Formats: sequence, structure tokens, C-alpha cells
Amino acid sequence: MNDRSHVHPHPVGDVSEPAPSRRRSRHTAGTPLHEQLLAAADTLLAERPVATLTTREVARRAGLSDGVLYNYFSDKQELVVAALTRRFERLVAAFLHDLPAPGSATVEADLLAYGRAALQLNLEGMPLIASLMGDRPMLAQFMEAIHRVPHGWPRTREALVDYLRAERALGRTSDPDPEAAADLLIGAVTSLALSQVLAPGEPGELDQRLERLVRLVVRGLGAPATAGSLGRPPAHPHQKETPS
Amino acid sequence: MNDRSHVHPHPVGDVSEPAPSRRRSRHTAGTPLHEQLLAAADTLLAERPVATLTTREVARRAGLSDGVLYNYFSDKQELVVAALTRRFERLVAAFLHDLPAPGSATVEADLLAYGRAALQLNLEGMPLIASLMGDRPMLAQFMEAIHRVPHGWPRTREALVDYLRAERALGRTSDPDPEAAADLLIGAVTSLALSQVLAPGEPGELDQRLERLVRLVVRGLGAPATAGSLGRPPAHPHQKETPS
Amino acid sequence: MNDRSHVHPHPVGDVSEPAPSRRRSRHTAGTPLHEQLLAAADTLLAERPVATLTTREVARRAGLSDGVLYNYFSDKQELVVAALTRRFERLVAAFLHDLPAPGSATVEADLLAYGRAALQLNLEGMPLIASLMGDRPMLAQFMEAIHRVPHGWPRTREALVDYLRAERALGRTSDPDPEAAADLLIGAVTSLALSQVLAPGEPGELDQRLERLVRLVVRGLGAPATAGSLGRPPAHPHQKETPS
Amino acid sequence: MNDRSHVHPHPVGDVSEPAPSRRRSRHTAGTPLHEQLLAAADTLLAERPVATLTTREVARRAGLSDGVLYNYFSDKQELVVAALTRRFERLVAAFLHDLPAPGSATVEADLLAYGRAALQLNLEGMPLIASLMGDRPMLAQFMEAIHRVPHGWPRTREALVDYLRAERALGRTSDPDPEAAADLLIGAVTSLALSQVLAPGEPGELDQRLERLVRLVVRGLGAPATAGSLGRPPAHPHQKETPS
DNA sequence: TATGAATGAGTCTTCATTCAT
DNA sequence: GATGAATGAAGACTCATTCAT
Repeated sequence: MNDRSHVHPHPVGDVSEPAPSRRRSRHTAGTPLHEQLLAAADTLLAERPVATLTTREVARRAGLSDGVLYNYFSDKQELVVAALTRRFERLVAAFLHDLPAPGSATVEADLLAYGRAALQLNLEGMPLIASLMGDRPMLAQFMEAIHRVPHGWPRTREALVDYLRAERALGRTSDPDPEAAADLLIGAVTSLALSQVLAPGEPGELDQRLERLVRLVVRGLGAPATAGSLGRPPAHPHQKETPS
Repeated sequence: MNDRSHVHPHPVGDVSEPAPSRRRSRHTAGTPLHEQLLAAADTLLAERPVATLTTREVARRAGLSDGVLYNYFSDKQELVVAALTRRFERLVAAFLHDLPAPGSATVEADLLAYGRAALQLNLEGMPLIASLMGDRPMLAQFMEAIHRVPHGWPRTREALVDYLRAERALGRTSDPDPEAAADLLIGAVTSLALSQVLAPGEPGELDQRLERLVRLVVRGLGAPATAGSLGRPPAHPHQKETPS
Repeated sequence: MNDRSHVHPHPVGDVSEPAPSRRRSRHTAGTPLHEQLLAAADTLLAERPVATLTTREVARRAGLSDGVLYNYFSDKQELVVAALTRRFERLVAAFLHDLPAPGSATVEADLLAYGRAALQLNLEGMPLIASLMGDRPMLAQFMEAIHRVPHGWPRTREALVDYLRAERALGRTSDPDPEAAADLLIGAVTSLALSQVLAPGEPGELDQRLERLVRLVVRGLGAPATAGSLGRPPAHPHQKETPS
Repeated sequence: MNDRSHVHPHPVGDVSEPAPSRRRSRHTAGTPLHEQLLAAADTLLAERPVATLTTREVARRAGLSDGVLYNYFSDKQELVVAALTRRFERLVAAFLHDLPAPGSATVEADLLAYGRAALQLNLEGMPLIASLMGDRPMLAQFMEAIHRVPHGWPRTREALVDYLRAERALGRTSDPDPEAAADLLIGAVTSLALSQVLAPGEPGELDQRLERLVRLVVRGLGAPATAGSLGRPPAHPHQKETPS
């Protein structure tokens, strides 16, 4: 993890397997058709904004007929939210999968790993969430669903806070406020992802910006930056200035 | 500016235009219809996501007939993007209006002021931008429009970078990388706004998190945190309260 | 066929389809809706110019709801062109159905039979084609469709050319240029039909003019006119004058 | 006129001058604005099918405001019909302008000249008439207008009939039926123009086909074809056959 | 249960026509 | 008269949803 690895360590592509969802409006849950529909909506969601999906297209993608949907979901919205939720949970799970353990490597390297994973999560999750804002009822239903899951969305922040607390306990940082530090790093990553989504640019540049952010955060944490292990920060791409 | 000012120094509510008369009186006070339509779209935009606007509704809100729109805009999209752009520019203008000058107050207080303004900008601007992601052509047109304006969106980041460079020049910080610091603070604010928009919570809490973030950033900048000068977080920013 | 038969030997009136029940009974006798829509457009086309059809009207005529059209055709234009094409092909088929064989009867009688069939074709086909000229994209699509059919429109000219060549081979004419002769007769018929369509007059008169045309053509072909078999040319309808 | 001159001896381009039309619905006639509107509609008509004109476009083209139209015409239709009529009259006038006098040149050359003029008339007039068929009320109004003019449309046929009668009187033809001969030539030309309009092809080819048709007609008229003066008929462009 | 044909409300857009100025 | 802003009816097309089979 010390090298400049990809920003996509855990590409969360399309559908994997069911992960039996909780309860469904009708009474069917892990039914094959139920599954097929979710999977179809899921792949479609990977391609375009929620608002552009049509029930017919989902059905066609699932290789099913137009009407089945209503045997397994009360609504188009219910189907879409379910697919959205699943997709989101997969993203979160991938994120949580192998975060660096406190005490391993350097704090800076750990946070960089964390940041990269978070960036990946945001790059994929941002469009989902953002385009959901165009549909308030759906957003509401989605937020409700996402918070019902025990280790969902909120866990991502907690994980970082936990890490930062542990490092402080280990004496590797003198971080006065792990939560603020977490907000800072998460925020930076969110913002990076947002700008990338709004105006797609070089992914490489993204990583460079991330490194610089992490370095600054580490500095704020009171831990010595081990700059050497990451290489010198590249000259800023936007504005030429000689680093002091 | 050293005091705990509102998070809403320049509440950019709805349009101040003539409040379109309920029944059109064949010209509504000489106001060009162009303006009326824009204003109508603008107020509507303050209420709900772009995607939910219909041409008919905009017209009705403007107190005009269905077809007028096409006498002033080539498209529904053109009208909406224009309204969106205007709204956005108002937000940006409000943000840029009174940022703290380098060297005034403490760095921490300055940054907090900056952060609050940025938070306000994001709170109002986020829904606009986000819901635009569900409509790629429109997003493209909007991004183009927003970048055409000289002191628009990109200025917000530059303003902070400039501030940080100036403080470093003044010797009040030892910030090695003002741009990264700016990204960090902006990102955190963006992220804060996003989470607030997604799951509305106590606005008071928002400000507290902001303060802690700023404090940490200041620490990262190599300037001594003057925590005391910030005092208690203000009461709710949305509802009007007399500044202490 | 030697007598003065009607000009309408194969009246290609409206569609013979089930005469769409006034109120759709959820499937209308198993007839695919595709067919119903086509038939509805077809009958409408028999009544009025293409440009006056509306999707709603076609649907209503078919006893169906507004949107069905788009389950079977990608476009209003596609439906209309399909109906137009069908109608046209029926006309052509009727025309080609019983053309006189070379060597049968006299050349003059054969050509008169041909001319009458062609006149009929033109009387019905002209309004279809002509009003299509007001809609260039549709005209283009129609022309393409019409030429895709193997024995369609172009066959009508070929049929006459073939006939004339055969007669020459039989020695019944000394026609130096069968194609020009065909163009001449076809053209005259087209023109006759056009003037009839523009300013409807006595159909009987039309036939008289046709006979005189044919007689002249036969003369041009170098075959002896067997005027007797057709009776005297009627007195000129427009200007009374006894033929010398 | 003996050489292969252009098919467009009298290009009837856009508007010339007023030619004070008869009576107008209101009470204005040669008024400048009345004229401007007509001229604008006229030029527009030279470019596209009647059905695609909009009142606004006519007004803009005339450099006038949207509403003026209704001060000079009761209707869009009235304006358009007036413009159409004028245009048509110009075409007819151009056609009648210099027809060959009986006894001049050879009959074949004369008829070829006539044919070319007629072809030109048809090439320009066909689209006008044809696209009018898509609008029956307008067609009716147009036909009425066109027949009110003394030397209008019907004159074109009469002119040829007169010529043929004169030639017969001069003994240069033994034409048994000048009217039929006229129908034949006119028809051929109409048909040629129609096919050109439907499927635009080489204009040169058009002239060749015309020549062959004329030759055949001349043969039918009982006048010796003076082939030499026109050059050999080119091998048929469509189907290879050795001329006998 | 699965199908997919059918529905029809709702969207954007055009354009002839009117009428206050 | 001349203007051009405003109207509003009408048209094409989409798509979630229902329901007979």
C-alpha cells in the first residue's frame, strides 16, 4: 500500500449476488424474478441517472415482461430505491473491506489509503445520490432505507473516526479532534469527487490532489509527515508556484 | 466580522421581483416578460428540484399563458438554465460580498467567517447542482454558462486561496500549500452541506462541526488556534435571530 | 375488353378490413393492432390529404387510445408512410393485374386498356403523391419505401415498355423508340389525371380524351389505326367543331 | 432556337413588380405593405412547400411586424393564395412569352421549343400545385383565383392547340387531332417534370428524354422528322438497346 | 404467475390570430 | 395605420400502470 496504487482498489462493478434484501412490499423476497429485476435496475443505474430509467427498459434488461415489476414491487419507485440501496450498500461494503489497521504503515500512508477508498466510494456514489435529489419522495425513501442498514453509510465516517482515535491512543498523533479531522478528510474527498463528476478531468490529477490533502491533514494531526514515502508533491497543476 | 455572525449573512431567498400578480394585467407593470418568466422559474427552483418544473407551471406562476415561454427562450431548458444560472450567481455574489480581509481579526476567525459563508453557499447551491446531475444535457449547458461568468463559481475557491497566500505572506501562517488547504476547507464545507441536505439535522450542530473543522485547519496551517475568540456557536442560522 | 368499359375496372376503394368496431372490445377479433392502425390510416387517407391526419384521429378511427400508435410504429411518419405505401401498392397491383397481352386484340385496343388502367392508377395515386410534396422528409421516406418493393411503381412503366417491344417484335408496330412512346402515353395519362384532380370534371370526357390520345399514339407507332373498332372520336367537349 | 438551348430560357426567379392584383378582402390593393407581404410570401414559396410557411416568417421576410398581415388580408390563406396565384401567373406569362410562331423553323424544332418552355413551367409550377393538394380549402380558393385570370393556366394548352392547328392549316402536318396531340405533348412534359420533382436527377437527361418524345409526337403528326437538326437521339440512358 | 397489449394523463412545443398601444 | 407581445388551442410523443389472458 506504500506505492502509488490505483485509486480503484475495489472496483465495484455491476451486480454480484443477491445479498438477500430485507422485506418487500408483496411477500416475495429472494425470488428469482425479484432478483432479476433488481439486478437489471442496478446495471442500468451504473450507466445513467435515475431519472432516465423507464420501467420498460428495466424489464427488457431483465429479460422479463413489462408487467412483472408490479408483482414484486408496489411501484417503480420501490424497485428503483431497492436497487439504489443495494448498489449503495455494495459500495460501502467495498469501502469498509480493507481499511488500514491503526498502527500499520505510517499514519500518512494509512490515511492516503483511506482517502483513496473514500474517493472511490464517492466517485461511484455521488451520481446516485445527486440525481436522487431531483426526486424528493424517492430521496426520502432512499435515506430511510439506507439508515435501516446496520453498517451502512454512517459507518464510513465512524470507521475513520475510530481509526483516528486509535492512532491517538497509540500516540502516533496528537489529534485534538478526531471527528473534525474525519470531517475534513471526508469532505475533501467528497469535494474532489464532486468536481470530478461535474467536470470530468484526469483521474491521475485527482490522486495528486488527494495526496496533498492527506499530507496537510496529517500535519494538522500533529504527526510528522513522512513525505519521502509518498514522493514529493508534484507541482500544482493549476497554478505555477515554486513550493517553498 | 470578528463576532459570531450569521451563517446567512446574505440570505438569498426568493426573487425580489414584483411578485407576479395573480392575474396577468396585460403587461404586469412594464416588466419584460422575459424577466417575469425567469423570476417565476427562480422562485419555483427555490421550492423544488429542477426536474419537477413544467413549462405550464412556470407560465402559471408568472401569471402568463402557456406559450409565452417560447417568445423569450428557445427551449424549456434554456429558460431553466438561465434561471439556475442567475440563482447561482446571486449565491456566489453573496458569498464573495464580504469575505474577511487578510490580516484582519485572527486567521481562525477569518476562516470561520469564510467557512460560514461557504456553508451557506453550499446549502443553497447544492440542491441546484445535484439535481442537475439527473439531466446531463442540462448540466452541460449549465456548467458552460456558469463558467462564462467572469467572477462566478471558480472565484469562490480562488478567493480562499488568495486569502491563504496573503496570510502566509503576512507571516501569520506557515502554510506550505494554500491550495490544498483551500480544497480541504471547501471540501469539508461541501460535505457538511451535502449531509445536511440529504438528512436535515440540527443547523446548530452544523456550525459546531464547522468550528471544529476550522480549528483543525488552522492548526494545520501552522498558526496558533485562538479558540477563545470564537465563543459559542450561534443559534439556528436559518431562522432570523438578532445577532448578539 | 373491346367495348368502352369503365375507367374503373378495379376500383381500389377503401380497406376491406373488419371496419373497426366503434368501441374497441379489447382486441377486435384478434386483428393485430398494427393492422388496425394501418387500416384506419388507410381509410383516412382515402378521404383527405396526408397533412390533415392527426395521431389522435387515426387512433380514434381505429377505435384505439391515443398512445397505441407508438407501440407499433416509431413515429407518426412511419405509420403514415406505411399506410401510404400499402395503399400505393394496392393501386399498382390492381393496375398490373390484367394488362392486355401483346398480340391480343388490336394494338389500339390494347393501349386503350392500358391507358384506362393507368388513368385509374393516376387518379387515385396522384393525390397521395402530390400532397406528400408538402412534406419533404416524408416524401423521401415514401419514395424509398416504394422503390424497395420489387414489383412496385417502376414496374408500371416497364410493363408498357415491354408490351411495346413485344408488339414491335411481332411486327405489329414499327416503333423506333418504345420507351419514348411509353413516356408519352404515361405522361398524357398523368396529365389527364392531374387536371381531373385539380378541377374535377366529367369522367366521361376524360375517357374521350384518352381515346383520342391513344389513337394518336398508335399512329405514331407506325401501326395502322383501326379506328372503326373504337367508334368515331366523340365531338370535342371543349370547343364544338366537327373533326375534318 | 434550333440549337440545344437551355431548358430554362425564361428563368422565372423571384418577385418582379406588382402587376396590380384584382381585389382584396379589405380595401387595400397596391399598397406598399400589401405588396411587401405578397413579395415575401412569393420568395418563400420559391424555397419551400406552402405548408411550411408561417405567418411570422412571411412577416419577418417582408421586414414587417407579425400583425400587419391582417390589415391587408383576411387570412393567412388569403395571403398565401394571392402569392401563389401571382407566382403562377408569372410562370404562365413567361411561358406564353415567346412561343415559336407557326411556320417558323421546322415543326420538330418548334415543338421542342414549346416542350422546353412547358417543361420549365411544370418544373416550377408542379411543386406549387402539388403541395397545394395537401390543403383542400386552399386548393379550391387557388383554383378559383387562377381561373378568374383571363390568360392564365388554360391558355397554355390552348396555345399549343392553336399552333398545331395553324401548322395543319399550313400543310406542314397532317395532324388529325391537334387537341389530342397537345394533350400528348403536355402530358409528357408534365410527367417528366413530376418525375424530376419526385426524384431529382440530371437536368441534361431530362432534355434528352424531351427530345425523343417530341420526335415521336412529330412522327405521329404526320410531319417528317428532321432528326438531323436536333442531332441523333442519344442511346437510351436507362436500358441498353441498339437503336434499329 | 407471467405476459405484453392497451391505456390516457401529462409534457413540450408551434403558430395563427388578436389587440392594446 | 403599424406594432409585436400575448394568447391558447392543438399536436406529437412518453411512460407508469393496469388487466385479460
